[in-house]
Amino acid sequence: MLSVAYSAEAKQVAAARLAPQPERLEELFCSVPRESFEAGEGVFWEGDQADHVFKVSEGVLRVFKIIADGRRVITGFLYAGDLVGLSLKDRYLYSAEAVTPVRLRRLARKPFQEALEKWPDLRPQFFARVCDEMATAQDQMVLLSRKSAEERVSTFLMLLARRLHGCHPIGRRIHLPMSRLDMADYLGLTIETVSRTITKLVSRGVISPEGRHDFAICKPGKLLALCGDGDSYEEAIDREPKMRQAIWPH
Amino acid sequence: MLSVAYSAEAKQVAAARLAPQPERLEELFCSVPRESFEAGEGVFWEGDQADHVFKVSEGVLRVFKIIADGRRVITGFLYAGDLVGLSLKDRYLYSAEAVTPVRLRRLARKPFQEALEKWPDLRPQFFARVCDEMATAQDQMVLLSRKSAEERVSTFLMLLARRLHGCHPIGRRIHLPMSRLDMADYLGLTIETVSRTITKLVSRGVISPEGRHDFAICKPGKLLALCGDGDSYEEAIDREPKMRQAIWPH
DNA sequence: TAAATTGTGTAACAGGGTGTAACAGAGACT
DNA sequence: AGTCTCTGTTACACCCTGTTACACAATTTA
Repeated sequence: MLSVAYSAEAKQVAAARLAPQPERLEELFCSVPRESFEAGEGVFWEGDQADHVFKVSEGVLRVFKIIADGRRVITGFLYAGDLVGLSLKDRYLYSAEAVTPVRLRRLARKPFQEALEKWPDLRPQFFARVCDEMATAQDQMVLLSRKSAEERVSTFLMLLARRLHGCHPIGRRIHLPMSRLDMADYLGLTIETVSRTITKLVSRGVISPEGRHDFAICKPGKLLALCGDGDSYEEAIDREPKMRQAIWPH
Repeated sequence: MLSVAYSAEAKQVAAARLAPQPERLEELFCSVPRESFEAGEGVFWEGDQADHVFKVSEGVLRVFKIIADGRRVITGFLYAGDLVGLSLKDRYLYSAEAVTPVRLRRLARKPFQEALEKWPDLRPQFFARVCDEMATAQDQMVLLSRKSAEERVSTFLMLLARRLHGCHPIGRRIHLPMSRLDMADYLGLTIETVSRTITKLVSRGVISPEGRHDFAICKPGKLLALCGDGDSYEEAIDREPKMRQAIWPH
């Protein structure tokens, strides 16, 4: 069994080396067969030797950390096209599990790094991915640090709406593949609060349920305003005064 | 004035190019003169064109984001030796201000990137820095998402204790250069809660105040336990039951 | 020196979110 | 169809944290 794994890896390295120069980072993963994971199955665990990077080709993944008394924090959900395991030292920083049935391609760290050495054009792409991850993490810190339950849920819905429909003309329908518990652990809330908040949004006519995991966005503008990001200043001042007074650094 | 800036930049580029191969990333900054900032002064702002990377050589910096109604989130404090502005696209993700009087060296993005291209040995160092930043961000997400006020403050104190005294034999004295408001905006709390929590830690004899910005750690073990990280499982089970039941993923 | 300003500590109160529980709905299985 | 299991919803009391208010200390200004 060991030898099989070994030769498979050697083959991967060879394939990555011999392949013509790829234009896009994703192409590195093309030569590798896809693996399948059932919903709930683990892909790797925090603290594992970080031997591989992954590309999700189908389904949704959750990455999370757990502290000793069982509290869980989901640091992100990953969709088709996303790369996993980029920013790490020798051990994974978090665990990864399939939310839905998942298909992904796995590439050993070594050929991945060699490819980056060999083809400089890939490096900016790689760096951009890592930076996106960082930007996302910081937005999440803002959400967890200073947003109310309603703002958190709204932000989450808006995020999915944008992700599913390529940004601009925000998609009117969203699908939530994950459970309420997953949402709660991502948003730093409890399932009950998530549930209550969704109910509130529904009763206000901002969204409308179409089954448990699907919603239609009835009032995208209202939902955007509820996110608390306040892209425009006008948006911010004519909202009802919230629980916290403005604190400007001086 | 423009021409002066121009020639200074050109000089920088030349210096970086001509310098002998540096062994360490920090050495790239040696050729640049140091700039000084007063306490409270801004270094750059979120959304600015990200033209430079910085190395702190003295003092403490805070990096933060602000959402439109004035809520502020401090995403990190940076000390001497830290690099700022590494993980970014073309615009800064956050603002940076001096907490104390600060001296830092500024390097234009272009020569920095060229150095990374030219000397491959620097790339792993650079990547390690970015990954550290990412790891720190994720720990912060855990703190903001699932930790109580007491755990947050304890974690913060422990962080500073480790930072000041190179990790292992945890320093017995810590200095907090930032205001309570800074701490609050970093920990996702209010100044009153920070104040209350510190008072509680003092009254329990875990720490003892030595002026407003200095503390002695009287019971490092206790403080570590209060962090809620539970490095050991034993540590976790014999703590008094906390407000939240264990939630294990299944 | 006194007054104003800034930062911090303390206390009382209130509110948003949580913990617990019971209930409802949607499959899965016999 | 009926039962079981799992997930999600709703209700209510409670509690941690936020809000508000005031007092105090350190520093700056007049």
